[in-house]
Amino acid sequence: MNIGQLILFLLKRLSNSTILKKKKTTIKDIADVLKISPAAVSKALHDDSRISTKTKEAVKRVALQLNYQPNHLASALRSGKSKLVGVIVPRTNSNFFSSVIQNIEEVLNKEGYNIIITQSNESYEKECRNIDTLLFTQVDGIIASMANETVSLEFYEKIKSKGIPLILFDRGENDLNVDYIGIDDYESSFVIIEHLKLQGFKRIAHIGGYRHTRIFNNRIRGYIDAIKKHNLPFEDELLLESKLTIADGRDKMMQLLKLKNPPDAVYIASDYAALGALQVLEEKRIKVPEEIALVGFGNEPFTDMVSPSISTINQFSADIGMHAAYTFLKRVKEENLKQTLNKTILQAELIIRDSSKKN
Amino acid sequence: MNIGQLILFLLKRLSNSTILKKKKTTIKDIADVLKISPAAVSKALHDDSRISTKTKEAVKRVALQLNYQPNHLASALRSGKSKLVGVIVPRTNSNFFSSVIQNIEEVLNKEGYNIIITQSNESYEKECRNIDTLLFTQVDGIIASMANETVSLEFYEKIKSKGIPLILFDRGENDLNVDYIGIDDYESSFVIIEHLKLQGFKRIAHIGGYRHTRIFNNRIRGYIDAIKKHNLPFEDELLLESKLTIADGRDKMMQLLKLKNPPDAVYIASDYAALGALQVLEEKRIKVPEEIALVGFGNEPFTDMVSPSISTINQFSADIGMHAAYTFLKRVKEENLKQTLNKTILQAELIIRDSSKKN
DNA sequence: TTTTTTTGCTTAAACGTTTAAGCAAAACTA
DNA sequence: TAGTTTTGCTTAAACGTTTAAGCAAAAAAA
Repeated sequence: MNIGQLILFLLKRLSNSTILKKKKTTIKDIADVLKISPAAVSKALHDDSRISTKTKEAVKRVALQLNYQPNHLASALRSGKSKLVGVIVPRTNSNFFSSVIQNIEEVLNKEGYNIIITQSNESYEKECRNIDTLLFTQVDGIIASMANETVSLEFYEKIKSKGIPLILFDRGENDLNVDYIGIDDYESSFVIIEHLKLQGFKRIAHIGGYRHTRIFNNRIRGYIDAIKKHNLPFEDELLLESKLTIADGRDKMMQLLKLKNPPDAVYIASDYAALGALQVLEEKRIKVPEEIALVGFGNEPFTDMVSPSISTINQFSADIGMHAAYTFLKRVKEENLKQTLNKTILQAELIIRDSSKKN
Repeated sequence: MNIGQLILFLLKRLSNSTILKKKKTTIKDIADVLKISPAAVSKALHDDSRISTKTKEAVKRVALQLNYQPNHLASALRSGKSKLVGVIVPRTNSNFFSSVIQNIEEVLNKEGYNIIITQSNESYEKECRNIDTLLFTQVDGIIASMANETVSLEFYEKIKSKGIPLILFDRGENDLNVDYIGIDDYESSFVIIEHLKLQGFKRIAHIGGYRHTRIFNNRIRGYIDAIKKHNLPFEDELLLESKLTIADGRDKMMQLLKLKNPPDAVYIASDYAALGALQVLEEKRIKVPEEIALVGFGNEPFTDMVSPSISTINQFSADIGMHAAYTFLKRVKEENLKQTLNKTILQAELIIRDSSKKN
């Protein structure tokens, strides 16, 4: 043993000494006080029927006195259940997602679960890393809304193959065959088109998301079918696809304005893109809704803050969050039972504001 | 053994049978394949210098083949480190907090840490539950921004007493004596008042937060000192305190308008409240900034979306997040060293937009 | 009364990993 | 050459909990 090793050894001894040691209370400490076995303590704390009321009371009293906090890692390791649920969202700074998260949390907390929130920032690569992170943390389940970029389902298959419950909401995928909670996007498009027609608009464009994402595809299908059903002009140049950011909304709106025959109303599949479109119209002094009407999607708070306020679809994010949590709980509680797929489609609501009200 | 017990017993045997068992690969499986000890495998995976390159390569190859995923719970239990960091924010649906979180995550992920995000919704009670949750999950540290409601520090003391690093940002508290990252609120108020004076505004009101929160107190102090320094009128009726929600912004703005001698400029300690104030002015057809100028705080994205766009303070949320993460890492890496307190005060930046530009 | 069942605990193993301690063999050093 | 150090592993204990199995004592049933 050289001098360096000796110093290390002494340091180690020091840090193990009673002076520095902040001993945490374990089940064994309680057992020692009461002169019973740790097993009895564990059972007493879990209200096992084979432990006498007297012992249970004593255990709980001592636990309180010693400020005992159960070691979650130990029980999770032993039981194989971490009581953690992973949540993956594209981002948290949208009202929709943060509200969903809040409601998931509320429901799951009551059942003793905690949630780990991760953001993909709409990046597929980040989403994959998030999935790995969550699997590494041994979560008991994953509730996710997919990134815009995501096309390959390889990583989601990985979750399934581990036998961990996977629940998708909003941005889902049919091919995965997992539980899903969302709104009726197809129907929502119908409601919007019918509202615009009723207000007297005749040439309605749609700035949509990419078709590979189910919800955006459904909105586009709804738009097309509704347009056709009501004998409104359907033209390719009136249907655009994008990532639906504010910048995309600006770009696509400019594109529409350059048309020989521009639309008199635009239905935009995201409030953010709708905001971008509104900015362009404002800059060009085009009156909304008199010259061009706008309808967004999502009921983000700012839609009611700008002027004119933007008509939009309310997705009832709270309900989506609650349902997602309940669906997860159902999965774990009825694990052995071969369940059928839970597909929950909630009704959405059109909120009519100034941007699409002609009178 | 009665018939019920027999059935239970048989069921149990069944569920343990090889058919149903989804065996996860452990370190022992790798050891068995290579006919070495689990300890050697563990060391090989951690690139221990006492393991030969040959063995390391073999272990890593087999690990990959068997799709080995380390059990985080086991290593955390053994090492006493969960590699999880808890983050507590008032809410995630504000750009400031979500940006801070994103940067904390980025820095900590690189060091092998994962983060657990919890929201207090500005509620003291929820915040306490969050702290308990995080302690229960055995996090290695907590990075937090306090709820508006929070006055008692009891639960934060609990974190300290467990010896877990606690880092506060934005909404901090001097009394706790913990690491802190924030901006210079006092100085920011000065910059705002000086800007307004330069633009020719003469009677400047302040809608602030509650003084028991340090940052709001500093903004108020800055406001008062700047007003006095520049010989502007300082009157009690021009200084209001609130929770700074949109609704509060509306209320307080109305209150100011009712004054016999209303202000010609209002500095509001939150963009949300500033938005509410702007709405009121718009409804009353009061021109901004010609009749009344507004300055907010926080540079939320919507400040640039509304019209007129709102002047505000950019808090460099990314920097705050990164600093918070670095401070945590410093704490855990230099655990034994008696560190002095890390107080980081970053410079903020005034973004001048239409709501306060007279010309 | 004896036999069976129930009660109330104990013992010991297990979850998957890390790590201190130990030890033989190989590689240096003098 | 013998002695020392380094290399490359093994053994075994530990982290804090849960739980199957077991067992004596008490209670109930026969």
